[in-house]
Amino acid sequence: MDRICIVIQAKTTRKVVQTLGAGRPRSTVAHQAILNAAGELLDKHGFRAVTMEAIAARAGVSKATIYRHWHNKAAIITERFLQQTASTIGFLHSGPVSEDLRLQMRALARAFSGKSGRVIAALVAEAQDDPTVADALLNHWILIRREDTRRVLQRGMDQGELRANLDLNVVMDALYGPIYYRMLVRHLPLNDDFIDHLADHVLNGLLGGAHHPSIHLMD
Amino acid sequence: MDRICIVIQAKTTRKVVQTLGAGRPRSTVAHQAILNAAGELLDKHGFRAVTMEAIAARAGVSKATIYRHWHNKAAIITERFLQQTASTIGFLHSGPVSEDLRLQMRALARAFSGKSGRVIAALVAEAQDDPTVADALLNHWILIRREDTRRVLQRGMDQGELRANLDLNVVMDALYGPIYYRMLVRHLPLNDDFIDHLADHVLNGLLGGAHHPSIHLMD
Amino acid sequence: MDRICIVIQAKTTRKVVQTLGAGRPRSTVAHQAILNAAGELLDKHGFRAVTMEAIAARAGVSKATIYRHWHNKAAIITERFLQQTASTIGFLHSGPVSEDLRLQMRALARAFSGKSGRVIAALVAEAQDDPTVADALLNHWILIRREDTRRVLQRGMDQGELRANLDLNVVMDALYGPIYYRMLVRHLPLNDDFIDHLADHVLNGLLGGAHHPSIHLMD
Amino acid sequence: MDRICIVIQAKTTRKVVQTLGAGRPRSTVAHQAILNAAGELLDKHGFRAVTMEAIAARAGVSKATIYRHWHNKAAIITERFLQQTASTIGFLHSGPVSEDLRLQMRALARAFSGKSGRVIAALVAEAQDDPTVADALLNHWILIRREDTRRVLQRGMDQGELRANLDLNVVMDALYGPIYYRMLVRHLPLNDDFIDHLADHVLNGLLGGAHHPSIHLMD
DNA sequence: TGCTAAACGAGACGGTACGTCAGGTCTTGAT
DNA sequence: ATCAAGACCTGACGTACCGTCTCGTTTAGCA
Repeated sequence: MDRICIVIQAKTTRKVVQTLGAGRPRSTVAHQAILNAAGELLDKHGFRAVTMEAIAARAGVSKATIYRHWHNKAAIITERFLQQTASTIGFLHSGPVSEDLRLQMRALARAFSGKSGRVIAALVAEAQDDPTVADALLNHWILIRREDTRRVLQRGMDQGELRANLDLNVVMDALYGPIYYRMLVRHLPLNDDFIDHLADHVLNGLLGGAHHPSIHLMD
Repeated sequence: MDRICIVIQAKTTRKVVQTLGAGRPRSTVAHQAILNAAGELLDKHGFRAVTMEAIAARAGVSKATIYRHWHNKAAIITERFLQQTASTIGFLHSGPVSEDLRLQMRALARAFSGKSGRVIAALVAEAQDDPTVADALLNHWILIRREDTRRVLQRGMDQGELRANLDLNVVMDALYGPIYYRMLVRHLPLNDDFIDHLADHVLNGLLGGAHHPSIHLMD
Repeated sequence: MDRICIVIQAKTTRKVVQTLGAGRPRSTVAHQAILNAAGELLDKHGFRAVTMEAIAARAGVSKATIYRHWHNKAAIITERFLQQTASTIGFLHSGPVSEDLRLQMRALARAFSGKSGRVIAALVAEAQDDPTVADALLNHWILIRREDTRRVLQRGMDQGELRANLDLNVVMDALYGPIYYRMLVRHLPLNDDFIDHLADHVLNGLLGGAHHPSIHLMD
Repeated sequence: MDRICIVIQAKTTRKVVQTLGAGRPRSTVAHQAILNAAGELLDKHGFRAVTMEAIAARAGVSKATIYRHWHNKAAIITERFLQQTASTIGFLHSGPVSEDLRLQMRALARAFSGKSGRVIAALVAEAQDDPTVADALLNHWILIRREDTRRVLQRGMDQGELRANLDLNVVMDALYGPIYYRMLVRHLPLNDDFIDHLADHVLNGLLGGAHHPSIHLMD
């Protein structure tokens, strides 16, 4: 008997080898119930409450089933996060680069101000301890967004809207680092006003007329 | 008989109500042994290894003594971090503001690249769950540094080296946010080269000659 | 789907609600290992050494498993005691009642002189603090023995060997109370000689020829 | 300098070396406060609540002071028990021996039915673990009472009211063992009615007319 | 009257054990 | 083969008392 093996989501931390042709199939009901349970627990009671036992109880599922679908608590949260957040923060690719950037940064900040902020914060936190989470976060979130952004920035450089000698990795850190910073440290609110000032300050620079432009203006 | 109660370190998370005039005084030897044990565990084996039991065992101290001095694991790490890191990253206040900033950002990046990076990352992570850690981190680290930085920036504005209409909170986020971002996400190295590019890009702005300066240049 | 719930050992302090049809069954190996570990600790090192941690370590079992099977340290000891002692002290039901009693009292005294004495003493001690132990001891040891004894005594009354107007509860206390007394207070040895004298004195009475038999001889 | 050392209560477990001639004398207030605190805790909350910390707190005394006066928790309870119970249960020495015994047994049973029962039960329990308590209990309570009782019984034998060939140790166990038994096991009430039946049954014997008097009637 | 030495309260100290919780794995019978 | 249920071992949690100790403070008798 031939068996067809379908890899569902190849590069993630999720266990995926779904084999057709023998045995009872994985319950998609259970799968989604677990994601929802984890998400609800995180939203309502914080990361501390997201235990495997609590997820299992709330989802009406056994712990073994959870481990059959993911090997990590963080993998669940990652999947949940990607599922509900990824689509909401794309670029418009329709105006001047500076404007595209500003609007997309606003969208990200809005997402981070809501429940997604809790989730991504929890993921960054967990990544400090757990290399698999760090890996998932990096590959399935950070780097994917950065590719998008890099394309926009490259367009800006090609069209002359941006300086020609920019290090795009640094530019992306300069634009998005402050957003993550406010989300994680919570010293000040993460609102549209902040984004607008941030975009202005970084795009236009901080220097006034009295500085020595020759110093450190990289070639 | 009146008793004099001296609050030693008023605003921290550390339990501090040390009362003079009654009872055996807290052992400073035990206190420091605990801090060292926690620090060593964190440095050598990572945050996962920093358990109360391990700290107690390594410090030659009972768990009850630890809880008598701090109510949190994170409070210990916070104190340890502040004790060994705080002094290493001040400003020189000696040259042009842009240069002062750049050098201090380098010092911070270097600290974050070493063991202090592990610690501050662990603290930021813990702060996502634990409001007391968030509080300690904010009040005893973040805001204190920002006051220093704010003075430097103000000097730059006063002397005309920096634009007059900057929002200093946003400026600080733009300068330091990227450093925390790289430290926490670890997508790219946190070296002097990054700092130099970052300082350049933010100070001079990203825009080239073809942009519309009137738009979004805030008044 | 209906589930059949079988209560295995209904009246003891042991947690017993073993449900068929779901979940991994309790490990009888672990159960017995715990009983043996507790018994060995008690026999070799005394009651002080019988800690939950020591039992768990010696049985190669986690503390949580112990608490899953019993809610009390004393419940473990009770079960162990009943398991190994109960069968050794029955009646012969073969001769005159006075003789049956004497032989069974000897058997009890011998059991109490050995390790069982340590155990039952520990249980009586624990029962002073812990109502659940008191309950288990009363229902699974004391009252069960007393039913046996009551039948023997009743036979003696029916056959005229014993006085007809005895209060059997008091008789049992008069016969067995002194045995428990010596076991617990240990002021004098608990040997066959004591049992023989005790049986003689209680059966024949203490009074000599010079007393006034009318007084206090209850009707 | 000569010091006069007075041993206050020579044979008990209490620490007694009170030295006159230097230093602050022991506080009798603290001493009694500790005894009262221990007694109240035992009476109101059971033996479990009688911790050194609770005694110290309730007595308004430091733990060190307690340990300066006694080295055992049980020593405190013993002293408290002897202080308040010992005097209430003497013999009258005024009537027939059987009557004297019966009345004194009633007095003991009454004491054991009240708070003293809790205390003596706790002491017997503690004695199972702690040899020093066993020793104190035996020497300062059990054996002292037994001396009194032995004199009464000897009078009965001398006067012919009791059989001449009794083993008085066994007689005392037969009379008092059942009382301790009911106090400790609590299977049946410890009231005057029980005492009267007990005295009757033991004094007059259990046997009826149909038994073989030659058997086991010791010479 | 002032000295001295022990007792005092307070409470920190190193320990041991407690009972609970979560993690990740394994074992049932049923689907 | 997967499912729900739930037992299993491991290891850490935070707490409670233990008996000892170190403080600064009485407090009595001797000098």
